[in-house]
Amino acid sequence: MEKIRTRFAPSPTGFLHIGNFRTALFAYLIARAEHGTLALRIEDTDEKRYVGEAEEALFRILDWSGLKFDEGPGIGGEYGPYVQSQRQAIYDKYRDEILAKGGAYHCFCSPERLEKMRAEQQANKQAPRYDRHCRDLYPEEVEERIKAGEKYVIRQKMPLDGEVVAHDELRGDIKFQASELEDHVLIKSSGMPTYQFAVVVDDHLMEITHVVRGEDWIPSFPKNILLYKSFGWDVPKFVHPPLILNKGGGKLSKRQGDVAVEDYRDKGYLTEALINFCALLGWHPKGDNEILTLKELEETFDYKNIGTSPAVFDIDKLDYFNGYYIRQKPLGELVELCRPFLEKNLALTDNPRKQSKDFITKVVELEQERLKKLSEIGELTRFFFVDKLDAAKVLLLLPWKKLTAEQARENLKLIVGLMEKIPEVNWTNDSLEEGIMDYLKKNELRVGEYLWPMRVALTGEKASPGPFDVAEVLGKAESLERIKALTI
RNA sequence: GGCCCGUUCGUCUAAUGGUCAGGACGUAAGGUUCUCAUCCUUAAAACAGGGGUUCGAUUCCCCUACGGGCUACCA
Repeated sequence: MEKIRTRFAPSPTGFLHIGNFRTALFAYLIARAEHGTLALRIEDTDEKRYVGEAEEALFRILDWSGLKFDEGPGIGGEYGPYVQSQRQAIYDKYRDEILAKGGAYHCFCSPERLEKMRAEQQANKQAPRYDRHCRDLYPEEVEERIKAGEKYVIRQKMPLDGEVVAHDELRGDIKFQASELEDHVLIKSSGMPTYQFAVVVDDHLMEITHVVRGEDWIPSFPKNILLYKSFGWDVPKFVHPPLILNKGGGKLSKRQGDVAVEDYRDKGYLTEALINFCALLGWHPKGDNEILTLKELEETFDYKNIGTSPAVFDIDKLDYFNGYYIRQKPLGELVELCRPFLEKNLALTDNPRKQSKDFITKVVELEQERLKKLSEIGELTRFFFVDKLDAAKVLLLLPWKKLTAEQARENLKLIVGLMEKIPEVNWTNDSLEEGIMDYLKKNELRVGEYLWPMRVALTGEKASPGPFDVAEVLGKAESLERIKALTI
């Protein structure tokens, strides 16, 4: 069987679009599922758009994502260079070849003429399309004008009639009328290739067997096929995953919020969650289990199961996956992941104990099952780090059901008494719970009327981990101090 | 406008020429020694519409509607 080779070919725009990331994931999975090869290729032929640092940023976020490439810039491989701006000599060679084979022609039309042409076409309600003005120039004329220094582009010569059948692995045959196809530009006047030319040449030269790219490329699909044929090359398989839509149903774009993988990383989403979630956007596993790690995906992925209808990006489900993977994280790793989000809290205190790894670990442990995003850890654990709670806020939260603030404060006195009996060395969640719960039950007291004020006194929050957990982490001295502040 | 792609619960999606149309997220209700969260149980929730083909269509075909994409010397 033919060995599968796929590639991910982003252009460095400064950030990694989540849709592109999903495409990369699919390309990765298609290769891995068959023990094939995945290459990374940088498509930087757009001089206007090129941003120097964008490439570095791309490598960084790709690295974060956990997707590993077998070939690419900085990785190596036998099909390099993997950056299109370094392949100019190759494009020059194939430009000459396609010209010689009659699959393309020189076009000397000025941008002004093209613009005027389009305006007229639109005024006449025609489809704006190059009028093939230069398609049939005599070779002598072409040569002369080139010699004279006229600027020109190279355009692809489309058949005038007939049908082009493009086979998509997901959708089957897609038919296009050749007459609908435009003689689009292959080589710009700068000499650099357009995407349409570079992809075909590169995918062929790099021996890509499965071209994976978004559905938005289907309109140019027949042109690509024609180019392969003009060169006399075999056409690889094409897989066009459906687009990812925003909540409103439109294409996911920068304006509607977070489309960059970097944004999700910065908000505290885990790569595991992002990968699992994105894989399920348009693809589904065989069974009912939707929780799948990259490794499991590699084992079960079958691109034939990729759907064809666009998928709406549902942040709630992403959050669910993220919470799930956060809960699964070994505590040590989670602490490191949370650290950047804890900086502000750490700055709230001078207490070295509260800045210790031990303390931070305990704090994170208590919030682990409550976290949906790592970024929430700061707000959620702030009360642990402050030296004094906001007294007014605590007082406001003290009443519980029919219990008044006054009664709550009375109840707290009892709690203080019980807490004081527990020796420092035995100051744990378990012994606190034992000491307090046993007493409350024995005396048939309402648990909530004691635990609610206790927890509020310790945290100043209406939602938080349980009072015994918090007390243990805070330590005997500070716990008593916080509660006594209300009983005086 | 033209060309192309698509249409199953709110969302991601299964299944099938004859099923109570399944799962997940979300939502609602309940349970789990205070809150939140976790976990568990239960519930509501879908085959876009119209024609065919067929004994029978959600499933196959056609049309319509709706949604989306493309329409650059951008990718």
